Amino acid sequence: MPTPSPAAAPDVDPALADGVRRDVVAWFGAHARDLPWRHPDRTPWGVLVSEVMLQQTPVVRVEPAWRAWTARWPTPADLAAASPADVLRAWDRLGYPRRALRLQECARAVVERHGGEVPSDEEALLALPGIGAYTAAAVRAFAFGRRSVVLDTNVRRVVARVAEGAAVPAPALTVGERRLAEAFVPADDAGAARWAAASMELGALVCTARAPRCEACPVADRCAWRLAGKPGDAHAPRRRTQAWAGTDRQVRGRIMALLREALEPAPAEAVAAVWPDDAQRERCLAGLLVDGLVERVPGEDPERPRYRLPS
DNA sequence: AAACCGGGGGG
DNA sequence: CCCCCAGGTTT
Repeated sequence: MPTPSPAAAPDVDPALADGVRRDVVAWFGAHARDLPWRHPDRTPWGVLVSEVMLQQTPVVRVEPAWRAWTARWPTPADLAAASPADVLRAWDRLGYPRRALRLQECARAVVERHGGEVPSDEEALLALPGIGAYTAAAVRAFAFGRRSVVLDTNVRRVVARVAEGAAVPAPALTVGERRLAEAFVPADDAGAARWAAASMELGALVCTARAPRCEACPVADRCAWRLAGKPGDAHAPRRRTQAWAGTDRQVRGRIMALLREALEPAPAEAVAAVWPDDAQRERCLAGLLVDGLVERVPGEDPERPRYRLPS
């Protein structure tokens, strides 16, 4: 029988996992932030939009953008029918504008494949543009209250500390780590969804990467990392953060900012004004055209092209 | 497995 | 001022 045992050897004492789960969920009941995508009147699509926005953007900047976005385009069909230029302007400075384009592609896929209703099936979610393993699990749990293993960087850090005694999780997600994380997920839908929300919130508010507030942690007395004296990062070669100044990302950001604000298609001189290095600027502009984030406007004079957000 | 993709706030 | 945050897609 190739059927894997659902009760495979646990890496963590089930009683410990159960206690941690209970106390973290209780803490969440008292300290959960009042976020609009957690309100009872939110829709599955609203939850999906919030998750995509939160993929690389902090809550404080997502919240106002989410309110405006969902008021303007309440359903997938609404977003599917919008102009990409409007979508990119509404995305404004949330970062990584390709995410905005993918979100619209996602809306169109939801309309075409699922009759305009966000699917609750994990496979169907995973097949949507811009939806990876984390977001599929999160939408399933937070929009539909269904069981899934939600493993974002916050949950990974909480599990690494409380169960493994490590300051930070491994650089890449391993099968062992996933199995360990699953030991904390209750078998029932509602319990699993609560654990997902509670463990993420603990990682975001208390068990933070840099300055954890252990004095406010509901499981500090059982945390393997704290009991070990909070040892430093075991994964020696600390991953270097991506450079920013002078990179293509910065140049692309400047061109996009120019075109978001432009009322008319921008002439090449206006684009040239945002970055002095001709070769780099042209390379970035070409990349934006390939990505579908910028459109070249055919003018009377082929020597003087103009550029705008895609219509 | 590693590189690419923005933008802002905290220490 | 430097440092940090973070998931999906592409190669």
